[in-house]
Amino acid sequence: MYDHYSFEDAAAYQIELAKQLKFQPLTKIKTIAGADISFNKNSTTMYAGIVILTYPEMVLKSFALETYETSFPYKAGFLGFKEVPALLKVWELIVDKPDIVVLDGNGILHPRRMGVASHFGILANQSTIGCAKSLLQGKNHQPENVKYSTAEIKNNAGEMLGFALRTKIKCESVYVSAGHLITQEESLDIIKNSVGNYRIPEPTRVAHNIVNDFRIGKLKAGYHELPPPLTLF
DNA sequence: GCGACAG
DNA sequence: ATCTTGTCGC
Repeated sequence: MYDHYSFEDAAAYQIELAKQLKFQPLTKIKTIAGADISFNKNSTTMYAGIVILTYPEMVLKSFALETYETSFPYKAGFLGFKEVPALLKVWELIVDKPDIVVLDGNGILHPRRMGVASHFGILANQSTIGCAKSLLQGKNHQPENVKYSTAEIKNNAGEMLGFALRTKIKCESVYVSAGHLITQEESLDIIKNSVGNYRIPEPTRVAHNIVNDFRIGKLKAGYHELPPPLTLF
């Protein structure tokens, strides 16, 4: 889909997509998804997966897996061109779309406000949040060493583009930013509510696990629904 | 020119 | 991102 784009074309396209971004409140969230990609080094086959969990319980409800071929290389600032096509393909398999999708990467915390989460959000017309494991842009001021403490991330122009969030004591923060159809504050609140006992919030943590199992053959392509948890009384 | 640089 | 064993700290 983007294999013939030069980085120059890609940057111009990102600037156009960014004009379509909308930031508005999202309410009544009942399901949250995590999306991720896995691949073998030097291979053009991408193993894409999206998991859907209940919110805020974080109980796995369903997931979809699919492969996609792409030769677009990884380059800081252009992650969306490598991952979004594969994610859009697996997105089609999902029967009950989630209220919000969390991507492994940035939203507007990006040089052209078009990180992978914003990119996917625009093309899928879906609310998204970016949650990255390391910083791409901005000054890195780590919040205090207390779970859930935060620090704003601003660029050189002084624009508040996201938050560093301490999800686990003594671990580096994760970096949260709005993707599309969500506000910055709500993005941070939702990610806080999605944290379990690990540094990586449940949506992307579970997504990372299943795409890896998919890549090594332990799981197969398609849409999978899990048996509903039994309830007493 | 130099350094930084999501996954 | 993936490749990899042991190992340091709580």
